[in-house]
Amino acid sequence: MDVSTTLARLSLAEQIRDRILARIMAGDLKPGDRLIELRIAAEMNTSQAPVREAIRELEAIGLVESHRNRGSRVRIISDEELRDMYDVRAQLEGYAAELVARKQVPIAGDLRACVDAMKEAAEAKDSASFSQHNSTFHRLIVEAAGNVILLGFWETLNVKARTLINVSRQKRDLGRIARSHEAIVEMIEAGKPTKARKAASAHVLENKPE
Amino acid sequence: MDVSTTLARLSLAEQIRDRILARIMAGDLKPGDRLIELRIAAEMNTSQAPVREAIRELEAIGLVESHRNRGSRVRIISDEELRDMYDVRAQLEGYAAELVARKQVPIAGDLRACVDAMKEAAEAKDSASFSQHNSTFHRLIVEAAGNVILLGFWETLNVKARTLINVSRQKRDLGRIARSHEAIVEMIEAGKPTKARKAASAHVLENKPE
DNA sequence: CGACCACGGATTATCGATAATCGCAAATCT
DNA sequence: AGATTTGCGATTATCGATAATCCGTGGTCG
Repeated sequence: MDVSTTLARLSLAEQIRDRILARIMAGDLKPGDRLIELRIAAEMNTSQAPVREAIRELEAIGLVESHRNRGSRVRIISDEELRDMYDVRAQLEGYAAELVARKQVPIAGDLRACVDAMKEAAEAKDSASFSQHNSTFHRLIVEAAGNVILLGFWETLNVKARTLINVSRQKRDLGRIARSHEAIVEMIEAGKPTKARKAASAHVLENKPE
Repeated sequence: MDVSTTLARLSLAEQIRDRILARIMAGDLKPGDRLIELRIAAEMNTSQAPVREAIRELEAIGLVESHRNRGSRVRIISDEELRDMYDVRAQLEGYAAELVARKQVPIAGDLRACVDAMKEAAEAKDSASFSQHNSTFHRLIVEAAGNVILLGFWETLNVKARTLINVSRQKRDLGRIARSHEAIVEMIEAGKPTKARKAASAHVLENKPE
């Protein structure tokens, strides 16, 4: 049995969703572009139904907007909305860090490993690896907080952010960013909820645009 | 032109979604019950497609869970998850109140009107009216915060909560609850962000189950 | 007796076709 | 001309039918 069979195969609709997502990330589909169901179906050699479903999923996470009987298009995310995302993320991650510090969840080791990997990636200028570990770091905290609702919201924001990041990517000092995670780890390890919250929240806001 | 034409008619899928939602609220559909697409389609004299879409929407807000090729059922929301919802809501509303107080958004008058209406409803033991005004109160704050992402998340939680509330409704002193909103208004009016946050957050947690 | 496998019923996933709706533009009215 | 109506092309929304998948059942084999 080959790997592709072992791994949970995605439904057609999910595959299509990911392909559209990839196109948005690649800048192939720009904000404002229309998503025409039958056209996409033809391009992907399928029928309208799964395409429709894929588009609805993208709509649910806010990357696409549709108007009744008038089709869908890639949402234009305003600068304001992008900033709002950072603000809310700062709240969510701040809360997560607070919980983790309060409950003394033992994840400091894993977090430090992430930070180290980020530092390495920064030196090697491997931005893919960097953002991978960066994302893992934050996910670890939010998962460790043990609140499924929180995790769900955070993931929604994360997908959106990851998708949009290529659009508005800025040149940054990766090494500095890597180090800016350390304060969070320290406060979590020290079991200081309020300070952990502030550190995590501030960290997110550091990267807020504008 | 009659009213039903003037009002934005809902698509079939949306109508079906609302009907299923209503059934869940009414306790007609209980957590764990299967949602069989073709059966529902037959009951509602439509085809499978819009039913499927409706179910997917309910899945997106977390009221329904589906497994690939194995159908959907009304999600069983554990007590833990319900508590998680309150915790996150406390964070979101706390943040909203903080923003409103900081930005000195002039909504104290509207808020007081809501509180008064709640008090009246409490005296009249009109719980429908009470929860209507209660919901409006909270919505006013979250809207006034001016963060669309925050509002979106809050609304998701609100729909879920409203749907579930009938399942686990408790007898409460409506008059006391009405008055417990006053501290929030005062702190907002006084322009004290930190205290407004705490008041709003604590208010939500007061109703947290268990 | 327990592991295995083919078959059937139930249901979902997908398809191809049709109906309904929208925006636009030409045609018509005033 | 300006406003209103009608018709058209494009696209979405819905339908009915088919294909694919899952689960349990009963039979088979070791």
